[in-house]
Amino acid sequence: MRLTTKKIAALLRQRGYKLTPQRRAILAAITQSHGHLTPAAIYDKVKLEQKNIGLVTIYRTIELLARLGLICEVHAGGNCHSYLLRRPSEHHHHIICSDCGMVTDFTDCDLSQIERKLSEQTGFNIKGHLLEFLGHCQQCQTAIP
Amino acid sequence: MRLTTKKIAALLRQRGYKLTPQRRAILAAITQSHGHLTPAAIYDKVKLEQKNIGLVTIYRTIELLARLGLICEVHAGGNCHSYLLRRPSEHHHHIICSDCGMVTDFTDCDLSQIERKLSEQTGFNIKGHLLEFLGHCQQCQTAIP
DNA sequence: GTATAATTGAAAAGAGTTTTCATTTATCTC
DNA sequence: GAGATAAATGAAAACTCTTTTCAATTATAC
Repeated sequence: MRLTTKKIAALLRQRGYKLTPQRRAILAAITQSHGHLTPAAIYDKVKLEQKNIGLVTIYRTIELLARLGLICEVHAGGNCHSYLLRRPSEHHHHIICSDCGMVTDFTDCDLSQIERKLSEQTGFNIKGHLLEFLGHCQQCQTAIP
Repeated sequence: MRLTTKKIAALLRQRGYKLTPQRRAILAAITQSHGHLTPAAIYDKVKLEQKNIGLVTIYRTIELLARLGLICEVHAGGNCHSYLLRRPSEHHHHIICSDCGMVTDFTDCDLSQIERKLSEQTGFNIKGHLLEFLGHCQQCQTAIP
């Protein structure tokens, strides 16, 4: 089940947050996107509808959505922080296309086994992990540049 | 084989880079560290010896060392870029202690299998990956806070 | 020792993000 | 619907982190 704008909007209201046109527009931009978006990219998209929106509002909304667990942060390398709509389950990872930015999820991996093994070997109490694959998606591989 | 200051220094010279006292101090700071260091942390450490060193030099030296493949970037989350001495092999990953910043390596994982599987499933031509575990190291688990 | 090109530090510039504050506005209550 | 109220907004400034510029310095080769 992929989260829709409607469901997120309902959740916001339910938690006592106001559903402003700005937030609607930001949500729409994120849900309609097939890839990950930097704050600046969200800003550009949203500005088409909400001409007077400030970049600050983007940051504040991102912060809110992340706090509510509705979006994920993606580390595409370098300084870039991008954001995605939250995917189905808690434990999932991303494959990011370096060309078009498309993000595909995967959940069925043996990471928990690796985690257990590492925990035994190192004595670490492992709390979380960050796993991302980078490459070129099928479309970008066949595309003529 | 862990890279030592001496070996790195030799490599720099060999490649035509000058071995300045500033670079020596930065190298010493990184090699002596058991954890990862942000540019600011390196700056603070190095300043004890080289009082007049500029933060710029830290950034430039980090850039150089990273370009030569002598240090690794660690993504500890958020905006923090930290750097480590390069570890043994090309393919390795990090376990980072959220408390003390200690970084342990591991190389024996099944990621290549996952990669192959994902490649088949998604059509992605996977070029690289980012895998880091976060947790509490044995020492910090037993330490009285 | 001298020449030379690389390296340095200071200052300024530049990104990206956060804070502050007066104004506006979505929602609740009547 | 209209009014009350607390949350949300936009503009500007502030702030952090990083990079660029440039004149002065310095490690290295000869």
